Amino acid sequence: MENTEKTMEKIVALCKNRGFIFAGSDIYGGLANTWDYGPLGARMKNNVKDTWRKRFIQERKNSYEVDADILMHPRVWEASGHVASFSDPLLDCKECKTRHRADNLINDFDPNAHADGMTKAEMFDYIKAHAIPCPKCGKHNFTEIREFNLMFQTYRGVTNDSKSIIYLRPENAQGEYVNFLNVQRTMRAKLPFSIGQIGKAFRNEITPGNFTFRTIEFEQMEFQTFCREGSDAELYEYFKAYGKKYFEDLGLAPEHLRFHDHEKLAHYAKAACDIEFLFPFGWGEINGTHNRTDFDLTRHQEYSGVNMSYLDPETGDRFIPYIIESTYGLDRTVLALLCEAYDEEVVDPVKNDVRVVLHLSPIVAPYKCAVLPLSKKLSEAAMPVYEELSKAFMTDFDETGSIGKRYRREDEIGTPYCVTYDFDSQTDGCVTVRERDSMQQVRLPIAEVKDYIKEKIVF
RNA sequence: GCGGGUGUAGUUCAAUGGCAGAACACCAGCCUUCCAAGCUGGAUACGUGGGUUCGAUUCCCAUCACCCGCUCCA
Repeated sequence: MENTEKTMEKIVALCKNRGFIFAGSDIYGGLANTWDYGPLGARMKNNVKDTWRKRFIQERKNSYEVDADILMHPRVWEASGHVASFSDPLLDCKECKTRHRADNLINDFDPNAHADGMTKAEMFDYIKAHAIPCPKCGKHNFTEIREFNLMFQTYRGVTNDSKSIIYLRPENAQGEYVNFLNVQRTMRAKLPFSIGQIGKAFRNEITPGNFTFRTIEFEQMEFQTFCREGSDAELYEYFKAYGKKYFEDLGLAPEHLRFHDHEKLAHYAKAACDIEFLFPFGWGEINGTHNRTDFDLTRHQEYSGVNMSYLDPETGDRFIPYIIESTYGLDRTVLALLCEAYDEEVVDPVKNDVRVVLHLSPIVAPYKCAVLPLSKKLSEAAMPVYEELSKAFMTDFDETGSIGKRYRREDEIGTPYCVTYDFDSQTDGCVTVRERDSMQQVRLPIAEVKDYIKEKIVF
């Protein structure tokens, strides 16, 4: 009997074999925690982006999309707090080889020591002077403290002097914040309004992998809502629910989704909640909603010298808006959809015949349909059907192997409909449309197939 | 980044200090004509770089990647 358990190993193998996701820089042996999307993965990713744009920009009044640069003025990251707090002082125990954060060691040893205010050297001296033991093995034999900055750095210009350091953005939100005034003015926007953005961010993390779940370069779909203090709590709850509904509409099962409130908050946040999905490796964050208060705009006002306040035209008062941030991990959403959809069906227990099916929603499936001539002799006659359908949506064409084998191939990549052109098609002008999940077939006039499938891909 | 393990076709696995083999998958042809595995043929691999050796996929070193554990993930 085959083991039909859903594992990351199988999903990674399918992604690699069928052109969804490849190892980054594959021919050079790969580069850790980088992944390249193949033809089907890129299609899927774009489909997810399209649905997000529809839900968050198109269907929402007072929502505006921007496309800010990845490279931003270094002062942005000082204002945001990332330069100061986006790095950890780490040291290793030479005895038991475990790694610890120096500030945590000190704070656990003496909560009144205020390790947060210490320099690297001061922390090292403090640990040495008090002979703080390793929490794991109890011995005192540490390496030096090393600073691990999570922001990627590069240099502007040709010289590598420290004055020209610029960072690859570790989050996209600042691109929306620095454009708050531009968008407000040009769109004549009134509070509350939102700025959304889809784009890449970079974090130089030591990662444990889990495929594309945690990577050093990743794409996020972000939504920042600017509002008056006092309406922030309601909007925070609203966007948590709105986000969960979005994931359900994409095809993630409600029982595989849950909210997870943060107890430990980031330097900017008043409240934070994740939406988590049950991956084969456990629950993992796919969305984060944060109440960032007026922290960011206040800081930008302070660092840039530009007045970031909003003049309420009705009341006439001026204030710095609160921000509710809701961030959707694009790569994680695609991974969640793949994990949710992956299935192995035992077609015939006697023959050990197992069918691998991706039960993807037609909305996110890379191909909406595949045109399959029943025999190679029909390829030429079936080609116009392919040409017509591919004007409306992504369509595959496969003439190789038996018809059953081709159905299996399409099942494996999540194609919801197979259009089979047979010997009767030439005379009756009809084709057989086979549905992936049910394996049911209907016979339709060729001219009606396009609308039949189009109806199923409305989001 | 630390400790341990593993690297041979797309995948799963063999063998070998002296021409690297199979199954599945893939491609072509035949057969078939609506749900994989029939026949014939074909392409494709020793992660990378050094070293030892007459000769290295095999032994040694380094490096890269993957897996497990730790750490990290404001």
